[in-house]
Order: sequence, then structure tokens, then C-alpha cells
Amino acid sequence: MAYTRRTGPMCASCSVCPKVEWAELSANELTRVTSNKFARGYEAGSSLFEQGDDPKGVYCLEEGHVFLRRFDRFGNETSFGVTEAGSTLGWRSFFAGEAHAATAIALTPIKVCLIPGSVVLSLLRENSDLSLRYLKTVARDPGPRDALALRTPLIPVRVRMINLLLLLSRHSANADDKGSVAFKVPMKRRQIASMVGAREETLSRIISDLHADGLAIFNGRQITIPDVRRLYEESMP
Amino acid sequence: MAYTRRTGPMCASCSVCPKVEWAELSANELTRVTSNKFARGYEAGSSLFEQGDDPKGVYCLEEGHVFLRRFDRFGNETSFGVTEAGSTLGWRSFFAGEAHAATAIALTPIKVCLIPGSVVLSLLRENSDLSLRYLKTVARDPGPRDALALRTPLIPVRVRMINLLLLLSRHSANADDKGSVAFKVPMKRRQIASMVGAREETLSRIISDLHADGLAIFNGRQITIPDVRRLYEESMP
DNA sequence: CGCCAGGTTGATTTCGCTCAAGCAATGTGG
DNA sequence: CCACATTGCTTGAGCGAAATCAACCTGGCG
Repeated sequence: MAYTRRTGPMCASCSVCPKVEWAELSANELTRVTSNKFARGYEAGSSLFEQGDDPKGVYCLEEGHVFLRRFDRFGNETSFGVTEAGSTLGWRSFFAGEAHAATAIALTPIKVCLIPGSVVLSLLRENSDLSLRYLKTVARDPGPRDALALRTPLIPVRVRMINLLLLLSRHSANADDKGSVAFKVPMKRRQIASMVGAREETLSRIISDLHADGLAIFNGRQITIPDVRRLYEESMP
Repeated sequence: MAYTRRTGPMCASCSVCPKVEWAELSANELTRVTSNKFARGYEAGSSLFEQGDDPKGVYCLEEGHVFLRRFDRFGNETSFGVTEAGSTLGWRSFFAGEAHAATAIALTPIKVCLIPGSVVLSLLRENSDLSLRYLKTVARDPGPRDALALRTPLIPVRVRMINLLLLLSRHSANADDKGSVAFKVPMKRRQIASMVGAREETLSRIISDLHADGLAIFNGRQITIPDVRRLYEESMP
């Protein structure tokens, strides 16, 4: 599917612009982003880019949530992260000059703009504030740290799973007024299992335990957490 | 211990300079590095910076090997990496503007230069090639990926330990002509254990197994690997 | 000397993997 | 439309790797 040139508002009037790295740009430079970017929407569950693809540039997420999944050479999920509106994504592989190391999947319907690599590069060359801002972004990326916390062998699978749920809920916009969160995960059980470094069957048992304890209600791929705080307390040692 | 100003040769004539990020600098800029840096040596086992310290700048490793260790909030080792001569270190926390997330320990006697943050910043501002080069460095950092591979629950402890040994040996300069490697790890058993996500006692048993199998000889903190290739084969699924 | 931290070894328990079966939902071909 | 395969998920029984609990060395040091 080809990207289509944006017909909507300019970057300068985009709601997420003050939050993303482009905030460092001058009005002039921002116009160049506007006129060179490609905007489009994706359904929940569809992928923005796939592991192994060559990076085309940097993606700016205007609306929705995106999930990053990565498989190592033996098919285990080894890394991941959740990105929400007001962040850019795809930059790691772009800056590294390597193929995408992860697949980006829309958790919700999303709106996203692709800023072509050539444009990003020329902006980085002439605006050092943008470079410094991006250095900070890359250096601060919580993804690897989060992934590590979910796959520590000494922590019981139940707790690792709770940590995953907490991480997902943290990024969920569907938070209720009173500690209740509901969201969907467009993933099979097997994938969730490998994310916390466990087997499908084990995860299945954990899920029904959590369900029985009223900590998390699984309905297919719809997850409801009645009380996030209570779940959080369960994750403590 | 305070750093002492360098009295030795200039950066331009330093053997590692062509390999590190400063290779992007002009002669003029490189002179600024030379005249502002602080050089010193460290004994094996001493630390270059500690987790929690505020970053002072970027370290350029001229000679030796450095090991990065990190503890999460519950005292588990969660991340690490080995850095060898011809690399810079300490940049992640510096770019992130956060306290050091890891402790850097000399594996061997080292020579290292500290380039103060203010100098690095001004160079980044005026030389966009340096920025791009550093973006690549940060984006390519293998540390988080390596750490992840060592703590995957589905892999047996024995194999995780072998992977750690392979990683350490890969960076060891003491490689023999015929596949034999010897090196020292300035760490307690407990620390090694948490690095592969296992208990001290389990590691102890694994170590004596490896010893009995002639795959790795442990003598206190001195490790000898008679045949790296054979060890590598043992790490296969 | 006694003490303590670092390390090894032994006995027991348990969490989670393995193997295996069952079930619901969806697909496919006659 | 039904037979039946396939895929995703759950449940059960048994076993094994590694955690836990507990001694017991060893060497360094006040």
C-alpha cells in the first residue's frame, strides 16, 4: 500500500507537534516536513513496518497506540515496547542504518505520518537542536529495559505477566475514572507467552488464575483490569 | 581521584582515534578535544563511573577492556556489555541527561580519556557529522540485546552461562593461537549468577559441570576456555 | 583465635515445561 | 449442507530443572 500525500492540516497546527522531536524545528523547517511527509491511517492489528524491512524514514504517531514486537533467530519474542500518540517511531533502525529489528503493529486505529529519511537527514544536518533531541530520545528509549524486566527468570511467570499487563494498561487510553482499564491485544496467546518467556500452556493457566482472582478478565483478546492498583500490588515481591 | 591532564600524545596521533566517533572531527576540532580532555589509567577491577553518578562527559577507551554492570531496583543484574579499546562509553546517560544507569569496571588495566560534557556538546552543535555518527552508535548499541539473550527463561542455565562465557571471551585480548582463551572476571559468583538470571548455588553446580566436561576451567576468578569452538557448539539448541 | 564473607555441596521441594487430549470456532471441499 | 481438517486455546498428568533450605568448607582479618 502506497502512502498518500497529506491533505489535512499542517504539522505546525498538529496537536502532537509540541510533544515530538519536531518541536525543535523553526517554522520554515517545519513547513518542509509538512510538504514532504506522507500521512495515512491504519486499522488496529495492521502493521506499520515489518522486521527485516529497510527503514524508509521516521514515523510520527498522531493518534492511537503502536506495539513493537521482535523475534530472535529462534522465534522467541525478545523485545518490545508500546508507543503512544506524540511519539515518533522507527528511528532506531533508521539511525543505525540497518533493517528494522522489530515489527510495528497498531493496537488501535492509528493516524501516522512518514517523514522520509532524506528529509530527516537534511534537517539533522542543519539543526543541531534536533540532533541533540534525538540523541536524548534514543538514549532514553525504555523499550529494552522493559523487555528485560519481563523476562527475568527469577521472577515467577505470574508476576512477569502482571508486569506486562501493567505496562500495556499504562499506555491504554481507555482508562476508566476509577482505576479500571480495558484494552485489546492483537496477539495470539503464544505470542504473549513468548513475550514473558513462558509456554503457551503455562500462560493459559496463569490467565485463568488471574481471572479467578478477579485481577484481570480475559475475554478472547479483550482484557479488562478492574483495579489497576490491586494488580500493581500483586507485582510486588 | 581527580583526573590529570594528559601529558602524552595528541588525539590526532592516538591509535584508536580513527575508530572512534572523533574520526568525524576536523583537525581543529580534534585539537580542542586534546586540550580539554583528562587522561588517566585504572587498575583492573576499579570502576570508571558508578551507577547513580552524574555523567561528566564521554569516555574514550584507549587501551584495555571495560565491563558494564547494572542493578535493577531489586538487586538483580539486568544489563551489561563489554567495551573494548577503540570505543567510547558513558554516552547513553550523558545524552539522556540522567544519572549513570550502570557501573563501568575495568576488566584489565586500562587507559582512558574523559572528554567533558561541555566540550562534547559544543562539538555536537557545530559538527552535524559527529551527531549523526553518535546517533548511529547509540542506535546500534548491542548491550541491551546481549543482556536479553542471557536472561531468557526458556534457555537452560547451562546454556545461558555458556553464552556469557562466549561473550566475555569474544572481547578478550588474551586469545591463544589455537582456540584457547583465558581471562579474569572481577566479579563474585553471586553477580555472575544474577547476570544469567540464576541462583548462586545453581551457578556453582554449572561451573563444576563445565569444569568436569573440560569446557571451561574456573580457578577463582580466572577462567580458561581450552576450546572456544567446542564451547560454542554446546550453546546450540 | 574466632568471625565472617565467599564459595561449594547435599537434600528437598516446587514451578513451570513436556506430552497429550479435548473443545470451540473457522475453513474447505465434495 | 454436512464431513472433516485446521487453528487457537484450555485442561490434565507427570516429570525435571532449578530454587530453596541447610550444612560445611575455605581463606582473610581484626
